[in-house]
Amino acid sequence: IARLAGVSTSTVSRALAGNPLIPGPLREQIVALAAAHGYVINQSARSLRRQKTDTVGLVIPLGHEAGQLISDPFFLEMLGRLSDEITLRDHAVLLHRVVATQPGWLERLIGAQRVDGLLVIGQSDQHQTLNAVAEHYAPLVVWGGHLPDQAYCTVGVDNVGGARMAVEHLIRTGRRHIAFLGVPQAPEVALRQEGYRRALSDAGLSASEALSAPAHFTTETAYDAMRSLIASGVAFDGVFAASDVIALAAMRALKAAGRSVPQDVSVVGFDDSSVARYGDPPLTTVRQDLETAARVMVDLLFRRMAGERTPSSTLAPELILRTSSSR
Amino acid sequence: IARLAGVSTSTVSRALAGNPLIPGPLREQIVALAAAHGYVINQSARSLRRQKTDTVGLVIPLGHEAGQLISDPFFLEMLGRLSDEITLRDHAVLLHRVVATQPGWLERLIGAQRVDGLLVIGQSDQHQTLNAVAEHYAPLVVWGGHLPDQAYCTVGVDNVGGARMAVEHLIRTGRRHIAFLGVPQAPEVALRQEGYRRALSDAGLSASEALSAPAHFTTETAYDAMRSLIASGVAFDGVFAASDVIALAAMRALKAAGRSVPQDVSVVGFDDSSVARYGDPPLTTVRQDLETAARVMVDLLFRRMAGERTPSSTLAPELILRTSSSR
DNA sequence: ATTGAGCTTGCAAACGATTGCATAAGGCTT
DNA sequence: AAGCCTTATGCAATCGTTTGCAAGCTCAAT
Repeated sequence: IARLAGVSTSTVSRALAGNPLIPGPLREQIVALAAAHGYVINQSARSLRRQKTDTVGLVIPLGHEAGQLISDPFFLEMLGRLSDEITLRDHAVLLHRVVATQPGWLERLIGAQRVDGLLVIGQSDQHQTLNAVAEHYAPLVVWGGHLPDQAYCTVGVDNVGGARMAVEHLIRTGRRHIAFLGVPQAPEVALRQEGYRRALSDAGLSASEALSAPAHFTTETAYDAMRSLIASGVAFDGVFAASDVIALAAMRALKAAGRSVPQDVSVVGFDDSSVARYGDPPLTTVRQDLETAARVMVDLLFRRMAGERTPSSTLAPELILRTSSSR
Repeated sequence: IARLAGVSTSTVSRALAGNPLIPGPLREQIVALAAAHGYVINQSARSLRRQKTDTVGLVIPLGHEAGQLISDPFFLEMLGRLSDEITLRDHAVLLHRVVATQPGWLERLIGAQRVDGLLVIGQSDQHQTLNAVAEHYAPLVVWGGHLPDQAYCTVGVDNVGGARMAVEHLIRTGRRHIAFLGVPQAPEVALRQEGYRRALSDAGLSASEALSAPAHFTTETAYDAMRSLIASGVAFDGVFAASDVIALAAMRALKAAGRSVPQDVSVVGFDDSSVARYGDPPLTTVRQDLETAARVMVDLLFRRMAGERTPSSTLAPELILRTSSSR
């Protein structure tokens, strides 16, 4: 290697590490020489020796949406903001889309020692797995819902509270028969459904089973779910969807069935992702501040990587009023 | 390590690698033991020894959009499909968002030897850099426009042809004053603008400079660009946007200014990303088949990693007619 | 019984960095 | 001039695998 500088590898290593043991002039000379020869430290060797990879794993578990391509803008924004935060801390990002969820996938990810910490976006249906792993693996932060028996560290918005805000808004504007769109396998969705139920029962309204339709985070299933709900003949004048993508698809289905939004049916989504503003009509939704979320997640992760035991964090949601719901 | 099996590390290594030198029964026994003890091969050491990382780098250069968060659904879909293809081939994905584009970023990425190959999504304004690196680094495939003097391997849609289809469609439906929205720093956009110009001149129409407005791939700049074009007082009855996101923002700006789409102004986008269908009105656009694109890119990359010298590949675009342009 | 072929397995040398320890060189003090 | 402290540098071990080579073993053929 670069011992054309006339010194030993130790000296070069120290110089490139900015070690103050090496006198300034020599250090600069070595750095310049390395740059001139296009020398770059081999990361595999470095990681092996240091037992640190300076890499964070970003995991998107696809347990309950197996085989489906994620096309939710929520993910892109989350991904982008997280990787920005990680890059800012001079770490690399290893992306994992865990599709076929065989048992032991998380353990294998950790065991390979390619990453110093793990960020999991969404619990999917892997709550048990996460709990089990958290027992002996600390540098793990999960985006998702806060569950009563959870042993791992989560960051997430108050899903129950956010859902309540949405549904209470619908009730306040005179809606009485409110449908829910989403699949409760994912804890976040289950919590949103819980908030939906509570808001209804607090208002003395009933949450009929017939008013819940299973819609995944994809346009297609959401559209179909809305359509079959319409076809079922149940009367409703409001829809609370578990995500903006679902809400937008639902609005299309409603329009196709000749119902106008918000006159006939008010629709409220969740996320306030970029598409919400451009809906037809623009979508009333529950905002999750992903900029803050990403910062908090990465911050907690790095503190955990440093050995600290951090608690979970819950962020406050905010209701954004647009025209898909009548005032 | 797992030499509790009573054998040497060599034997264990070979057994786990499925080496036929090790007799079947013993091999299975060792594999079972490793699984039981949760033993996983250390990837750093493995990479160091094999001089292969089984990892592909996914690069998103942000040269001309510095500091902006990418929120274009095009990227998410591309990202998802590429990582699916890569995962399918048992490789990991290292994600790089190259924000501040200091010189030498690509060289450093390659030099660190953390990846066996590189996939670059979009040339941005880094054409020269890519060309220089391609001289001595083969496993590199770039998504983007095909340029005359390029030394690297690209996969991309025929941007000129796609743009022509779009603009010819506008002309065919009676539009005469057609505006272009996009920043030509990115070669893909420049090529689309080129197609736009050619379609106009072929039809005997002029491509006035006043009809081009610089819009980046973000909603905000696109909205502003459209607004200032309207404010400038230039007359136009058609808009060809360099992306769907730009087109959607433009439609919002038009609506805000009291112009109806498609009655007053026809709008055509590019990408056919998921949001195009849900525009108000649904957006006529030029479709890029990202499923095929991703497969081709990854296929070419793996062939290049295997030493083959592959040529670039151009995919055929398709015009998708929706209601944002009159028939 | 000797020999060679074939099979199984272990030794030890890499891979390319980092780092504790030791040593060499220089400068001071006395 | 001798001893000691400080500063600068190199030696060599180490991280956890993979793999060429060689050694040990079994078995059958001569």
